[in-house]
Amino acid sequence: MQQSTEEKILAAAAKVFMEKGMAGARMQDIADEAGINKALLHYYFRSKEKLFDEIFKEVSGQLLPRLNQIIESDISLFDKIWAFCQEYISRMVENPYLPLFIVEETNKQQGAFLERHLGNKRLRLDKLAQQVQQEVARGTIKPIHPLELFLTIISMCAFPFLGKPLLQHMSGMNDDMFNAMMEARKSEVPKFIINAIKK
Amino acid sequence: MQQSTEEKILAAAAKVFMEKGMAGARMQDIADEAGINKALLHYYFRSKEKLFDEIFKEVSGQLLPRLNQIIESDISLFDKIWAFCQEYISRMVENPYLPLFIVEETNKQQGAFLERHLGNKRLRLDKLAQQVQQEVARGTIKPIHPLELFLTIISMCAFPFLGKPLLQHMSGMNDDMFNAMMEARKSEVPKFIINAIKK
DNA sequence: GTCTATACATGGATAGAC
DNA sequence: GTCTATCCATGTATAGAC
Repeated sequence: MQQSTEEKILAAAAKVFMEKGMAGARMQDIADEAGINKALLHYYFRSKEKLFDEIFKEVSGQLLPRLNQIIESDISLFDKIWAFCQEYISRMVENPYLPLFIVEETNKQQGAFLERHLGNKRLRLDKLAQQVQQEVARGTIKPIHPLELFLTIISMCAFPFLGKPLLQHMSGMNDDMFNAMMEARKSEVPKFIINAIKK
Repeated sequence: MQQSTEEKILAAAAKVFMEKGMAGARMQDIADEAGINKALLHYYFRSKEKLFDEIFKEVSGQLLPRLNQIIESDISLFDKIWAFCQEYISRMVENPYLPLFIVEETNKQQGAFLERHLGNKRLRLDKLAQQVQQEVARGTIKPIHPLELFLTIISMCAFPFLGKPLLQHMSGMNDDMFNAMMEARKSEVPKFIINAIKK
């Protein structure tokens, strides 16, 4: 193991917060998961909110850089769409709670929450936007607003994880079938999008 | 007003549960919103869980029939995609909390929750699937699994509401701009999808 | 640092008067 | 039906021994 108490707490908190959300998570759950008691949680992190902030910062801080790296790279627009879908879906398959966690907390937390956590760490779409405009001017793709394209890409990649229970209920697919579908979507989604925008 | 106490409670509960979710909602919040006290909530509905179930049943029971009506209608596949996006996005603009509410609770509630509430009320995709296969056979659209097509449609319609806070943070758009974008997406989404699948 | 015990507040639920 | 008062369990947080 060789894991410090602080690390154990952070790992346990990440698991519990991601499964149950800030409102549904109990400090007792986290203590149990970490194999310690509640008092020790407050010793390391003063309050539930502080602990939650730590987890949210860590989680969002891991995801965004990887996506930025792709979005800002020098590859062609189509390759970029392809790489983004691959990377995004792969991350979510590894951690299926992530999309709901991010979506739920960004919607529920109050006021300046996003500013506090992501203030400097927003996705940098400038380069992507530039490429889109270039390709439009060159006549290789139909006119489209870069932000709309980005929204569509992320919608197709992320939503299936959010709608998974409903989808499974509707179609009777089990977890293996779902994962197989998402594996296929790593290439189906970019193909679909490129078909939609190319001239 | 002319609203019975039970109706006031249901309206208040719907508002509070949709904003805060089952875990985050407080009976006190609902009582305040309804202008009554907690005891009366328990008089009408025995427990928080029963009240929640009532709301979830009502909400999901209103949405699905409207969507089924479109999905099972006799119009052409392309018209159907068009009508579905129009109707779905319109519903969500009216009630922006709905997507998160459904997604959150279907993910968080335990075990047979979906069976209990939607057991008989699932979306009926048979007709849509038939049409897709016909068009594929006819050579008018590229081969695509009907369920995948449906998943893509609903992803593009629903996700923007879920990712709204992140999107606004990233792009600096305000609520009016967001609503204008969704208004435009009522036609942009079906156009995009049809472009992607048509031969 | 880690534990047990406990304080203090909140939330769901009930009792009983009106 | 509707209210006030209250019970009881749970949840966050702290005190203090080791």
